[in-house]
Amino acid sequence: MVFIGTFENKVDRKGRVSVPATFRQALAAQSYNGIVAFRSYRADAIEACGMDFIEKLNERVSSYDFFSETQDDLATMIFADSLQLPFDSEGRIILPASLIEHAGITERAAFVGKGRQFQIWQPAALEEQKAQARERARQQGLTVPMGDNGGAAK
Amino acid sequence: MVFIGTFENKVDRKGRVSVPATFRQALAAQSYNGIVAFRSYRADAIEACGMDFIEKLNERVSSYDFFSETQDDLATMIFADSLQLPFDSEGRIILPASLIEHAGITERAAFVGKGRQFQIWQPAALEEQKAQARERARQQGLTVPMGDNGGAAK
DNA sequence: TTGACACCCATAATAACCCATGATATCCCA
DNA sequence: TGGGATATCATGGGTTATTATGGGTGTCAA
Repeated sequence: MVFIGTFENKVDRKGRVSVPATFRQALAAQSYNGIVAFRSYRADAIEACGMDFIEKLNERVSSYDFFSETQDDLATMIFADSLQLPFDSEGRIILPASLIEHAGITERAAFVGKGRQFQIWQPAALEEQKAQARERARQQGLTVPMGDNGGAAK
Repeated sequence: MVFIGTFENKVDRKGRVSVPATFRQALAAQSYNGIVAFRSYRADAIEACGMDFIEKLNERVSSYDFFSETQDDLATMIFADSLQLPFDSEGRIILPASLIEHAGITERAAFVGKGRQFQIWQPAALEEQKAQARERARQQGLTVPMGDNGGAAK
């Protein structure tokens, strides 16, 4: 259950987009036949994941002190504005106007795998973001700690 | 689970190449029946590994805070431009145009084992790279530290 | 009644599946 | 240990299934 790769699909006149087949397969085991989406607060993009991941997030957020502002803000961000987007019989979802707008998506949408979750972008914006991410990673010398597995970094 | 050796196979007119049988055997125990491939940063070659390696990376990346920039940048580097290439029933994969192009592969592809991962090259380019690697290793007197052996001179 | 949306069907392109071949490599047993 | 019998492998190609895409229709509710 890992989201891998970048896929660009068309948004049709009804506002439908196909979720990439590999992503749907990664979600196949889930109880809910669709995805959960919400606005990314750091980028002009849509965050998306399966229902099980939302449940996991819920556990994490709950670990903050109850009544704390952080807990409240996180909970609001993640749960209040999350949308369940069901698949139609062809594996498409309808992107609601609020999300479309936030991401600046028009006729094409780019799906990018991020491991546990994925994002939906306006294609050109995604390309730019990828370049920036690589640049930051290079400047900061980011690596993935591998512990017992030796340093694999790609 | 170690990839060893060099094998040169044909790319057929449908873009299919057989993954060497020994590599497939090394991958036999994995959850995903195929490989994960991405462009090599340092060379005009394709990097490849099994899904369990990617999942291990995913675990590591997931240890960073969710919504943190570091987490997101790492995820982008690792997952965004990777491709899942499933085996067909004969153990072949289809090399996508983007990778073919990056590696300069035409009608033949060379698979080189690199231990935990392997690479796919345009055959002539690989030969050249091998020669250079040997040359560098000799000039620098590279050795492999063995740990339990106290580094007993080679 | 006018959307919004689930549901159904159609299509072209592509990828996956299935079967066939020759060439090696491996096995087996006298 | 020779050498035929038997796998396995890389390769080729035809046929089916899947994917992304488009559009129609019915239904429920403001």
